[in-house]
Amino acid sequence: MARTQGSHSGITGPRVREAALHLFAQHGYAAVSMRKIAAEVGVQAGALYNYTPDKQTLLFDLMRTHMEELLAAWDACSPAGGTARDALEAFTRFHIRFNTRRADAVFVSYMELRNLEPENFNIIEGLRRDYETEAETILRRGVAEGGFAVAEPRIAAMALIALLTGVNTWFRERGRLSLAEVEAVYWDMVRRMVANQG
Amino acid sequence: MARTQGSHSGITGPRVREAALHLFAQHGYAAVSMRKIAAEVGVQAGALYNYTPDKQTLLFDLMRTHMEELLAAWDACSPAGGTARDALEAFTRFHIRFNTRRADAVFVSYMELRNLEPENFNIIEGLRRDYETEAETILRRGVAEGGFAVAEPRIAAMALIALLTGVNTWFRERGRLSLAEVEAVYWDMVRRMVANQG
DNA sequence: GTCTATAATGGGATAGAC
DNA sequence: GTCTATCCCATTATAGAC
Repeated sequence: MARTQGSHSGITGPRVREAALHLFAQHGYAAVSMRKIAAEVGVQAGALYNYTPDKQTLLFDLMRTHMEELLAAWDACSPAGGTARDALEAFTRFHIRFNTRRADAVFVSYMELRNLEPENFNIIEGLRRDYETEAETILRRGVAEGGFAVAEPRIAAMALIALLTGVNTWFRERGRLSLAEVEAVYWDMVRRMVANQG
Repeated sequence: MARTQGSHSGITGPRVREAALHLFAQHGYAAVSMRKIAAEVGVQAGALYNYTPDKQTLLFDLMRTHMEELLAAWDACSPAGGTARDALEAFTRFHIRFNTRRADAVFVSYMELRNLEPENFNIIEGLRRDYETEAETILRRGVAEGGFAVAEPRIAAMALIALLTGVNTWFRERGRLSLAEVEAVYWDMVRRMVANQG
């Protein structure tokens, strides 16, 4: 962990964000001091303030970056044509894949909402709602097309996201099931959950 | 909030636990000081140590009490006879009802796991696994009876619990839907999710 | 059972040398 | 860009009066 003085490596900024994300996920924002982040990076605490104006902004930037990357990745991955059923399968597999690969950021972006100042909270909440609306739109389209039976699309969208995000609480790479197998198990559950023929 | 000196009310203990639970849920364990808990109760910080040996034990007792009450309430509520389908409906409705009425305790018992010392963590994790096993057992019975099609009962149990606990992120009493309506919407989703006819 | 006072430690953030 | 040193304040927990 210890580093020599004045490394001038030019990559301290990313290293600060990585260390903060990992420590916030492990111990919680309030429990992690700037000194501990600095120690993880291998600098003194004062040096961190070259990369963030304060601790709150560091947290907010981590969360905003995560949410924006989530939305951008889904935008790049969502199928252009196809049925709502195709879109829902793509969403299910995308959500599991993206979130299991970024478990720390997912955890922080949910758990530390309460430690955001009101203005920052509203921005993150808006991005979260945008993502929920992506799922809701797919469900509404499926109802319109006739393949889905969903009484409450907004609630079903939040239920779907809660279901899928739950994978993060137990999934481990090198576990019994591969990511592809987990995707298949969950898509099977999701498919039934919204299907017209119950 | 301010109280006169030496109230001797005899109910300070429960008030300390209530205040701690509420503040931990709102701001997080690490962000809440003993002074803030004391101020909420209306005593000085030193007085809290008549009711808990330290802050960690206060957190642990809140979490253990919640988990034990959850298991006891389900034990009292789970149907003795009936099919696995009946049991699953009872579990679904029970979980939503119990957890929405104790949102603070649910939140703390999940979010503050990382702030428990290892020994305390293991105890809470054990209770959580006991609860998951209740759901898993119902699903396995349903498969044996032939009514359910569940490829991975343990994973499906965790998926079910994640789905149902997600209600807490959006449900508000006096919202558009009553608790009974929410239960019905979720039971409809759960029923389809495990049903043999997809 | 609660208060006041305090010990011992650690917190976020800044100043100025290099 | 990083270091050292420091300011000022908050933290948990304890001691002893009442």
